[in-house]
Amino acid sequence: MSSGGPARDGGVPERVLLVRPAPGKVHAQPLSGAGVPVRLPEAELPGFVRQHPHTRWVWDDTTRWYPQLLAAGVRVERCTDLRLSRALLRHSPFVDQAFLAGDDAAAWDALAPVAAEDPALFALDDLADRLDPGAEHDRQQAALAAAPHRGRLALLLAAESSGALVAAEMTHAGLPWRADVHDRLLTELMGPRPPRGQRPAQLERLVPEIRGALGAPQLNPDSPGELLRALQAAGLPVADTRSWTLEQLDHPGIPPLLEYKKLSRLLAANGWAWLDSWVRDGRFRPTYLPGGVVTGRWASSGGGALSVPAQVRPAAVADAGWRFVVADVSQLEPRVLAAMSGDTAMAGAARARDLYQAMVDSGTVPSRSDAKLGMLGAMYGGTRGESGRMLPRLARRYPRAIGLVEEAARAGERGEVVHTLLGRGSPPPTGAWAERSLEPSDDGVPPEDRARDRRAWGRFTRNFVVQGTGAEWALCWLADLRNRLWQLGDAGELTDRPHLVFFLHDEVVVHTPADLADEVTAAVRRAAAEAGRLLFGSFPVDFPLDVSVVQSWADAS
DNA sequence: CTGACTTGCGCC
DNA sequence: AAAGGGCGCAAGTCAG
Repeated sequence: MSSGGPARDGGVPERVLLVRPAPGKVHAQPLSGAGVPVRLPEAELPGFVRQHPHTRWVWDDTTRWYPQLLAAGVRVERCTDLRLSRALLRHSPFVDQAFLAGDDAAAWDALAPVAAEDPALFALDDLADRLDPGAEHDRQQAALAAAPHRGRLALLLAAESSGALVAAEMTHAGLPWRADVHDRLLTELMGPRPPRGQRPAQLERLVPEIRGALGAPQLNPDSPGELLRALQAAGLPVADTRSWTLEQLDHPGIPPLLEYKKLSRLLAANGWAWLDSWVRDGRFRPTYLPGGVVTGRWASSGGGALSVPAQVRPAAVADAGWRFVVADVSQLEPRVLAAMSGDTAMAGAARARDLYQAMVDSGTVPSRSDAKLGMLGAMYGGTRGESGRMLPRLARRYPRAIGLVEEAARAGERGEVVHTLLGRGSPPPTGAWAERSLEPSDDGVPPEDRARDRRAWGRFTRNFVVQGTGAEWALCWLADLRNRLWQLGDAGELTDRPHLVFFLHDEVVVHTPADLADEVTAAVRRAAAEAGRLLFGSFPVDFPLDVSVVQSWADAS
């Protein structure tokens, strides 16, 4: 195997395409650099990949290759994920779509990631294996070469592929999770774990209290419908049963009901059943889906990794002799907006640790909460109340930044596509709204409905440009950090060295040997600075981090 | 019974 | 004049 590998003659294979020509067989085909094609049994792939540590592996889909390599103890430095790259190119307004046409275009577009527990992973007839990744790679390279802003787009493709590696690695490593700590926490709040189908003692205790106070002896408080009728029958003027609504009321039934809802939520979302389902061998292993959200944010599946409540984070505890380095970016999106719009006045505020306070100090808005509400309104499209009143002041002081989001909103309202800094395109408006929009007069839809839909899409495109570019910053941060962490350990496989165990939009958790925690902290900061340079060059904007070195995730500030 | 939808709530 | 963005998940509800 080694004698016939792409590295023969001492040359370095820069890019190697991996293909499965038949079940259990792999074809490694150099695309650039030295080397010759190699055929090998799939079982020998980990050893082969290990021998070429700096090669960029080009493959159809990271989820179809990397988990097996990680399981065999092999970490990959870089890759090109053709599935994710294609999805980006297919929606980018920078790309001439004619380059991506082909007989199997529809199959490439439909290619879905596989999950580790998915039996299809081991199926012998994965449709992906009938596609020609070499041809697809050629199409993508041609599309990229012809694109305006191809440097930005190339960075985005590299970052997205790198994110796919991080995602697989985090699922492989898992977030350290102490089931015993979690169980103790649940028991202290609601009593010991009850038999299946029964309420824990503290919840059971609250039911008669609620029923008595509302005069509804049969009430099931878990049923929103029953609960709403009972509240109304008790004379309470409510239209829904949300906690926020109930908090406004003064009635003896409300406090026990709110307590019940809080405990009930914890039990349902992160109770014992969650532990049984999602924690194995001391690790919480969600599946991350890079590019799973149209804006470029990741989605996840399995255990609700996008919302691990603060309440249960005490159970996330580093291994003995290890620490968590928890880092999050302060106010990522307004900083990204300042930089991408080239708004030097807002960037000035963004040089302060607290961007919102800086807006107060410059006399732009009266208070920090005005600044925050105003900016959130500008980025989300909320202009009701406080948020809307601040907008004119912000627009006067920060015309380029506010102008950028306003223009994105107007473009969306016109049915146009918008894009992030690196070129990720928003989806075109679809379904009823798009059709109605094109046929404005004779479809019987009231004009006010159409206008409401248009404004809703404008809010989406307004937010898309900021959220999406923020996601690009985070991807670059993650990719650079991943490489720095690998360099910090000098031996062993991924989980023997400092490694990422959690990522959520603007926050990372690194699991590291305690004696490397300070170096990890420095690496996290350097990676953030590098991400800023990659996206915004020398534009003067800072991305300050809050970094904590802790035993438990809950102890992060 | 299953499957699609709604409600409510956690996270950024 | 009025308009907050993006997710996942569990339980209840409803249609077939």
